[in-house]
Amino acid sequence: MSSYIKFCVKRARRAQRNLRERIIMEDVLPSPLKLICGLDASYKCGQIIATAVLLSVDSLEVVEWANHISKPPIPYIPTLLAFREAPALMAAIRQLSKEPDLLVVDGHGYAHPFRCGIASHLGVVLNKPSIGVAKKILCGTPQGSAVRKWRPVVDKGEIIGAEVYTMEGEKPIYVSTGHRVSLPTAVKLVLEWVRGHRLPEPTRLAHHYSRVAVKEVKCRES
DNA sequence: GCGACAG
DNA sequence: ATCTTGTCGC
Repeated sequence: MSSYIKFCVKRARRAQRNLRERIIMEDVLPSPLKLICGLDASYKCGQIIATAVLLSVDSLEVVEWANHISKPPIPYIPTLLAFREAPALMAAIRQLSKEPDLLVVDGHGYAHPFRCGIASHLGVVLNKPSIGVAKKILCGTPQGSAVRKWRPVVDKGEIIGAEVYTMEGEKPIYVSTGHRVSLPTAVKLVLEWVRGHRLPEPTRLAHHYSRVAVKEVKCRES
């Protein structure tokens, strides 16, 4: 009853090509930003726990959060993460009582082999400014040495994202445009949202609440 | 053909 | 991402 049509990689690729054409790489976002939304997902017993956390930009404090538990529609396939997690994340966002100005997604945006990672996917589908924050590179190579805590990641001669050193003594993170946010702005904002941890607050807190929710989930037999 | 591969 | 005990380090 959960899925009415079989997942088709070719169709998914076609969808990614279409979404990719709609990505806006320039800054088209509210100023000032008031509410931002951190997004992350965890898994337990074959279920996905999608978490959306609303933060006030001024204080970086949690305004509210929501979880949505469901069965993942497809297995994890590198480069097709959005088709596994985006539906659940959108359901979690819908449960929020206020609308965020911008999404901070756990995963890449433009820094994707086909330039359409989950952050861009969500941003375009929801027509919402978005930024991708990943812990590992999916494609591309960091170039040069870091200036002001970051250096570009280049793929096929194109700057697709940034390697960002958010904390001394810790591994860098990877930031890219999702939708309606330029790369320099994305990096600037992410650095503003770091509070003593490797991950910026929206992503870190989304991961935290998702982990809390995971512990509540009880596995069943059969 | 082979290896790599966000979460 | 998850499965997993103790363990090394800030």
